[in-house]
Amino acid sequence: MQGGQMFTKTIDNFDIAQICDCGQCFRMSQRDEHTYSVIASGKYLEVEQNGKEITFSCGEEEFEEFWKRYFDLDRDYKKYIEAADPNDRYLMNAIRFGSGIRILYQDLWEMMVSFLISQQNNIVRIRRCIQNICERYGGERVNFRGEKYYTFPEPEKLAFLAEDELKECNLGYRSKYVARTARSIVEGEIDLNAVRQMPYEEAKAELLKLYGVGVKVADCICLFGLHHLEAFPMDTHILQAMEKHYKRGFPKRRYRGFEGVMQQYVFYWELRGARLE
DNA sequence: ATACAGGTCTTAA
DNA sequence: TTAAGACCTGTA
Repeated sequence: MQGGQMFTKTIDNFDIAQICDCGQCFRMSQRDEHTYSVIASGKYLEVEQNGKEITFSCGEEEFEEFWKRYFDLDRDYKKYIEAADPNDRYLMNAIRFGSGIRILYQDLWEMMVSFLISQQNNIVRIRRCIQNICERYGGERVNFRGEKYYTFPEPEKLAFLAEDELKECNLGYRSKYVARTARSIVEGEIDLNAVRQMPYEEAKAELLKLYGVGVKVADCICLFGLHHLEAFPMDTHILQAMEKHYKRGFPKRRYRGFEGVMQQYVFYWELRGARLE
């Protein structure tokens, strides 16, 4: 990684490959063996990892201003990991597999769209859908390498589309969910800044009013767009894990306040690890 | 081929 | 209140 500014830090419980691959961010991708790129809030960043040494393609100021929070670096994930029940072999294994995961601070509106698209869909296509939306409706920028990249469009850019117009971006039947949600925001039916101030349950209830947002998608938005770590999205993978390993229910009480972090370890294990066994 | 992907909405008992 | 069915589209 050369050409622009760089800032290196030593970080525990951070694995950029796992973060990229765990299905919470659809705008991160691998560039080469140790380097990943991500687009967030209009910014472009590359991250290179060698062991605990992480190099960011930005200056210290931008790092402190934005990326430190984005990657949730002020939070001690070791604390969550150590809270895991040592007798819970399944969870211990899942955590070992994904111990470098972090819950990113992503943009609320972008998460609303991303997880509306995610329903009954696969990750490869979700990424493609979002890329299509950004290329067609987002802003064109140039990174420090001179390459083009596209920012995520504001709600206003999508609010005036016909309900099926986003099918051209390959959204399928989800097109109207995104179009109507954009409209709800622009017309003031839902106030994103107000939602940002709400506690988890209240924010979830507000999101559930949106067309196309059910319980699972609302929880994903809460977890990834609002950083409510108590949100515990129940999807097919988690349901499978519950049936196999937690017939009496997941011990949420033990992990009160950070259930969502545990959910991510289980989800990532079911998504990428379990089939390797 | 047919089922399934980080579900939700609609309709009918 | 619950339970089928429909829904875009690509991949295995």
